[in-house]
Amino acid sequence: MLITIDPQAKTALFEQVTAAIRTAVVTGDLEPGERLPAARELATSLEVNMHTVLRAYRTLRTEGLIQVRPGRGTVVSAQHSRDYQPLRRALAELVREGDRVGLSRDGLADLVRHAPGATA
Amino acid sequence: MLITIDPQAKTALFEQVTAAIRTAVVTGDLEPGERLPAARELATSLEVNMHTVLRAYRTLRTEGLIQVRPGRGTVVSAQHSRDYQPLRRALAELVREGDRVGLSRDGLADLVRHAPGATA
DNA sequence: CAGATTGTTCTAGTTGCACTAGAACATTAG
DNA sequence: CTAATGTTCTAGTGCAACTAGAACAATCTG
Repeated sequence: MLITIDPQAKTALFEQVTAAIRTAVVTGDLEPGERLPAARELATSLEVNMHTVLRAYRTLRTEGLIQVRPGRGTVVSAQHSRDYQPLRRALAELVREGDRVGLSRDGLADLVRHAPGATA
Repeated sequence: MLITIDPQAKTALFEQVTAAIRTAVVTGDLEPGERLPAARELATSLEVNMHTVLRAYRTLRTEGLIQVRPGRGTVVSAQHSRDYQPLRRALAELVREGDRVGLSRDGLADLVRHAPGATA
């Protein structure tokens, strides 16, 4: 798995880690059951504090994307072997439309974050 | 125009204001040429500092959604009388898919924020 | 021109969160 | 038992958001 983060970016470090893994799961780069690097290990390779990685893991666990257990490590949830294809298509479509009308990624993201619906 | 913000929310105040107006423009609740409340005025009604509102206006101006000039006030850009229909459809579709696989709004928003594409 | 309105800019202080750091602990695998 | 891994706790640092007040510039109206 390839994760790169930018310490200079405006987005928080833990959010970058979270987003990278989430994207990998949605795109299928990370398969269900696949094991993620140990927190300390990933932290070292990213030159980041362990707590930052753990926060990312915690966030993803809350979302149900990964399963985390002391001593055993962290793996991609099997229940999430869902079909992400429609989601990916919708995502691509939204990004395309956003570009067309000139909205930035942040603007688009904001639009999604505050969008009405089931999860609200 | 109706804007409400939640001081207790985790999202920044200026971002809430920004998102509310952006959404209003995209949904057509705010029409091109329509005038926004004066910064001081809106700040008072939202019980927020003027600078917070001004930051939201500045952000939206950068996105090209509104036009801002001293003495004249703030209006929705006419150039942005674009067709937002496809964008709205894509947005609704993404939210629907996100709910289906159990992704939160924040998770979805993150996915969009870090999505590849033209604007990158 | 004079005055009112509105956005711009500047300074300054407070608060909360992200991040870092180190350590002790619980759980699991071998 | 030992090693590996996530959990929890304490603590300190830095930065961004927010607030507050004031002076300034541009525009419109009378």
